[in-house]
Amino acid sequence: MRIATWNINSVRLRAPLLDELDALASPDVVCLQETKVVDELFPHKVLEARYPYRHARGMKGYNGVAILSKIPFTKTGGRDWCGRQDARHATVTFKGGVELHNFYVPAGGDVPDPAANDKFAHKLDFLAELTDWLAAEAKPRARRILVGDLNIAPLEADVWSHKQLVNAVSHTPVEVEALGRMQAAHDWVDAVRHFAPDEQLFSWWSYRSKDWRASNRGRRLDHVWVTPALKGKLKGFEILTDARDWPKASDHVPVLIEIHV
DNA sequence: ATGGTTGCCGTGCAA
Repeated sequence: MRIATWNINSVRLRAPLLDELDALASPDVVCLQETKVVDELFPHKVLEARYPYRHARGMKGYNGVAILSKIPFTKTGGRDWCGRQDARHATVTFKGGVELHNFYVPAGGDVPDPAANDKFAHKLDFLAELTDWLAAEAKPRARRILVGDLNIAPLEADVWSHKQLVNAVSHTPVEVEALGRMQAAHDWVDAVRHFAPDEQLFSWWSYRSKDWRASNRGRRLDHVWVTPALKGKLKGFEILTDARDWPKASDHVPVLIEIHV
């Protein structure tokens, strides 16, 4: 099974790019974030030929997640977090029992101080609530995959400059520690770092750059995690860096893993 | 230290 996660930054605007993604990497499952559309207006028609199975949870203008699949799933769902109905979680279960969770973690604004910045406080609250939930759900033999835009680049090799970003939201110690607790809550394996533990890897480059490739000030914000029961089934990963140059590109690029399930 | 761009909508806000 080939699974892609991609912050598409408006699924209506960029639905045609899903054809590019299919031609280049032929994922069986695509998990999207920032779809920015209510479920009634989700572009099912243009996607149904390629992805017959779809599960979307969206809202108007902001956030929104979706799972597109060539492989049938039996169960669909998604929770609300921090008492908000803001469409940051979608989940499906495939025949055979593998559970897939797609998250869009709050970005957290600009100021990394929860007392001064409500959006940063929300991000930390979201991670803490998610951590508690994962710990409660954890089972030793569970076959689960967690993907999404987690909006945190935890390792030094996940950012273009650890020194210059250590106080920037997405790479601060308080966020990295929170993500570490979340990962420990279900003993998650970082599927990309499983194959490339030290290599500098990015999945996002800001729009606010004249030449993203030349400056290469990227961050790895998009992640794929699997439970220990699936660790031995991982076959490889791919980051579609060239997608950052597609016409009308998203600021994130697709991250893929291949897993034998 | 500042400002740089994009998408949602039709204004600022979130990223």
